[in-house]
Amino acid sequence: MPVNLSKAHNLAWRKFLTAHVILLEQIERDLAQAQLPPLSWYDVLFALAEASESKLRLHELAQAVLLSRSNLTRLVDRLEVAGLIRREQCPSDRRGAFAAITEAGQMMRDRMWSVYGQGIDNYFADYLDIGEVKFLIKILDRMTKAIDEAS
Amino acid sequence: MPVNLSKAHNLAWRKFLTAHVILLEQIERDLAQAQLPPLSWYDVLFALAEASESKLRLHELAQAVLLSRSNLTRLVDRLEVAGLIRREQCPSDRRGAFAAITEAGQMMRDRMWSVYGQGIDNYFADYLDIGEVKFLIKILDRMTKAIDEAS
DNA sequence: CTAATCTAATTGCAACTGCAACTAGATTGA
DNA sequence: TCAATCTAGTTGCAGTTGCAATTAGATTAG
Repeated sequence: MPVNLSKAHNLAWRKFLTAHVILLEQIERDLAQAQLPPLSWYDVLFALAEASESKLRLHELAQAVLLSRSNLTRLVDRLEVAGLIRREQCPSDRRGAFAAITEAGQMMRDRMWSVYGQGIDNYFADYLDIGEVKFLIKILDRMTKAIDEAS
Repeated sequence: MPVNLSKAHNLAWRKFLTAHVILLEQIERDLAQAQLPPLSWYDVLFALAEASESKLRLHELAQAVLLSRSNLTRLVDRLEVAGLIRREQCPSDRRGAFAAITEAGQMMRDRMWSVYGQGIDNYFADYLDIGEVKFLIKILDRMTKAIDEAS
């Protein structure tokens, strides 16, 4: 089966991967330098803070942060040990657990956001005017929707 | 320090991260299903095949695949054990080593490309016309260049 | 010349990941 | 009702990563 990518499409793909690595490494460095935990912690804190009642079932959280369940279990373990979230029993399903963000978690989320948001600005948003942003959203949506629907 | 991202910029950033996860997971699944090694192996094989004389010093290779040195050492170990590349002594610097792609490595690269290239087509390139591709390349370049220059 | 410094690659270790197996509770249908 | 199936979450394990320390060879300045 021959593959008929244009050179330009191919190049765009490689730049997509490269940009992702470069931007994330830079942001992780910024967080580490500010003595803050890694980005994955922020994703959890963000998802929980957004959720109604500031809590989510673990499988919903896994979905929200695009992590496999087993990884989520252990990520949640770490955040719980750090006191940033707490597990709660689900009353209607005795297998189930909620993760709920704590006060300390809220504070950590804010602290991380001041670094992370700054990073998004400096390394990403500053290079895009509003028209470009909308365009980017449109094409990224197309791709993810297509895969979602296929599976 | 307040962060003044527009909602849209913020959304674009999250979609960028999401798209990356979704696309890469799908491609890795496709490779695994075809009994092929992970994408990181392809990156090495690709970089070596492109290089003059089909070989690179390890630090150049690390640079090319955007991997830390220690990780590269072990990635190269695995590929060497699999017979896809081979280490060669550098004559001019006795600390140095080359990684060179083997015949088997060339064949593996081709086999992987038939799956990988297909994936890039199906999940990425098919959703972009040539104008969009050029636009994407332009903005991704802007971002990575900016970080490179800063460091 | 040679001591201090730098660079290439590797190693040890602790943390993190993915996958498959497992436990426990819910759901379904004959 | 109760066995078969499904879903939620966890755990074991092997493989991978990142970081710091290490080894060995190159480079530089006095």
